[in-house]
Amino acid sequence: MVKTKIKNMEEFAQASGISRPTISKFFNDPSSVRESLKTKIEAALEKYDYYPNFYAINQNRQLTKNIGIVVPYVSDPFFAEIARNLERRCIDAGYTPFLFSSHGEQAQENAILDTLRSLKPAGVLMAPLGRRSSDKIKIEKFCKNVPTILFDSNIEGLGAAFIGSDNHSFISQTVEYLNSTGSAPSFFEMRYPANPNANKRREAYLKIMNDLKLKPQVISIEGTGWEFEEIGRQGALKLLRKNEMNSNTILCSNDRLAIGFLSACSEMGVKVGKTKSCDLRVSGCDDNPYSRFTSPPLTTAAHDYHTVSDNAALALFELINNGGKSKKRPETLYSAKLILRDSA
Amino acid sequence: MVKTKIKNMEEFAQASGISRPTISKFFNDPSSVRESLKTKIEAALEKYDYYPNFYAINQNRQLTKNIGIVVPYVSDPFFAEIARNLERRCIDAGYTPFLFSSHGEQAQENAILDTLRSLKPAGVLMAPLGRRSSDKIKIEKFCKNVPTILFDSNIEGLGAAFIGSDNHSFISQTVEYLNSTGSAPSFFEMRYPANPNANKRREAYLKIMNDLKLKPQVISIEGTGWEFEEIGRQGALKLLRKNEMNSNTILCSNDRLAIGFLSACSEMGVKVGKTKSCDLRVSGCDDNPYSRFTSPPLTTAAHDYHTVSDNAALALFELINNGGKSKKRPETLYSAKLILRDSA
DNA sequence: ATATTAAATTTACACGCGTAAAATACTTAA
DNA sequence: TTAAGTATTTTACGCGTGTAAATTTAATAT
Repeated sequence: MVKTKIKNMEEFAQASGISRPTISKFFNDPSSVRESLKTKIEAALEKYDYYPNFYAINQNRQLTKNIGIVVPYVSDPFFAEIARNLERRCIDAGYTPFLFSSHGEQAQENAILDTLRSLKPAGVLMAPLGRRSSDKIKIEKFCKNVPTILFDSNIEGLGAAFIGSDNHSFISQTVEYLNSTGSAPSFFEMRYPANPNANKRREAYLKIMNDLKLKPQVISIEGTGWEFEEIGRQGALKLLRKNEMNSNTILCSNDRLAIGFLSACSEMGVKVGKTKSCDLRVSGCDDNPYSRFTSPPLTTAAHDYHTVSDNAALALFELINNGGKSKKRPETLYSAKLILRDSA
Repeated sequence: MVKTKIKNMEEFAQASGISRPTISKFFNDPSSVRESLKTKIEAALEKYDYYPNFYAINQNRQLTKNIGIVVPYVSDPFFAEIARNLERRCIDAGYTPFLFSSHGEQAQENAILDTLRSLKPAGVLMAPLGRRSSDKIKIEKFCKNVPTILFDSNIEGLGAAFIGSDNHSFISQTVEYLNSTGSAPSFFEMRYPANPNANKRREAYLKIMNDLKLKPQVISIEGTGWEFEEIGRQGALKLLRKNEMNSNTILCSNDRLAIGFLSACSEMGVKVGKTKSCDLRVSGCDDNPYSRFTSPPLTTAAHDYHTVSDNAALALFELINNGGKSKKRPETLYSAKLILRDSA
């Protein structure tokens, strides 16, 4: 059956024998029209080929049904998974998510903010790159105009709320576990990390080690960009060759570095695990989707992806329902769940 | 410095002392106005706080500068990486990419098509789920209205072009290599694969084995959804326990299954590699970003991510420049590059 | 300096829908 | 049946920009 092509809502209204304002109301909220008309409109939609014009709709709506999602790097499995979860929540709540990746670049993040501002979204869920302070001004200004919830990486005072993970708990649980089952870990990180959580994790490591009256060792490796596995691998190769570790236990700042570390160990014939015959214990942070498939499977501190996604989305929906205004700026931090696998 | 807030282009035109149509022309293409005015406008943009309204702009443009990118599942590292590359190309070419993930669901893919139709993009780059034939009708209709290039997974006759990989070359190169360096492989796949390329790969495997006058063995494992690693791991565990393989060499339909397979081997104490002391050789398909970090690193047939992305994007740009019309429907298939690592 | 050409301005309309106000039709309950 | 209340229709305007046509201004060539 070839459906009759319909140009606009006016034509569709005439074809279906219903007034245009009612059709408009229907598209805004199908339950806002009488049941009899609803079925009539739905029947007409089956019959005719009409798609409302996205631009015309949103130009005049005081509040669009679009939600912006911004992640620093879409190819990072952690952010891909978070983005996937957030999109689901938005869709299920009747919003249309628009996913943007900053590609690890400040300029791109700024461009996205401009695009988003222009998109007049009902709200935005944003994981900022959060490196330079000059960006803070841009984001600050953006948050004043658009209801925004920050997640993953906090920027003091910006947005209506922050949902993230308690980096301290990630590190403390892991260090305590490692220390009680063997030697305390050295901390393996990028010297210039792409993600600001890395700094909090280092600080947490130093604090815990100090609390436990243990001597910390921070191993900072070179490398920039978002290819963390390769950076971790190169760093680990160097480290293993020089043999400069104070400990036979390594805590990596994140799982992607750990995956690279494990790869280097495998290459160098270093046996990783917690049994006696092993040379090294390696653990990570994040519970990256790939961490359970490494060899040996990676012991790590897990984000609760679902809880973080759910609550970030819910916080945004609430913010939207309150007209984008909020008194407080709650910061919700979720604790890690230690996932014991075979690597440590 | 607090910039003066500007409501619309009219106000901005007055504030900067330039006529509105010229401002409009500038935003459309900055190089289309005289240098002196260009600098004047740019100076005004610095001074005043004006952002063109996305909806008003696109409502009247005959051709928007938006490009839709649709992938089946954004958390799949292959698609995440392809999406990242495609976004880059679009941005560099002056377009605004809008990335959508079908979340592995046909209903979602259909919803995206509706959203996209409504977004009136200049063009769309789409990797379809491509399972059911009923969807074909929806996509077919969409392609008639929107300039669309298909990639990764072909649907006969749809879209203005198809850019993908030559599944046959992926399999043939690998089988020939494996056969010449050891025993010919058994083929490890999902019984009901989420991605249609899997079927082509099985067919290619059967053909090559036949050509080489070898006895094929297809091992089809259960499991649905997009958690391929876990499906591969479970399937491999069963397989290894039953010990039903005809060969000590395994060719996995894709790297994600292979990663799961390697994980199972590690768990079962099966030593994977090509040296004499190893029990099994395992190889994959795709060169997933994680494949070089497995233990042992995975031998696989690689997509050329950059070439595929570049050419899909270029094909779309050309299509757009030709007014969305094309005579032929070229199908470009790129051959695999065999990546020899330690797993096989 | 004048003619020619290119660019900018003025004016005006269009795009497709949201939305408000007033008038009308329908539904529901007494 | 009637009145009250609710939903729908009619009418009309506004949103912020693209874009076309005619006119004016500026740049370039002669």
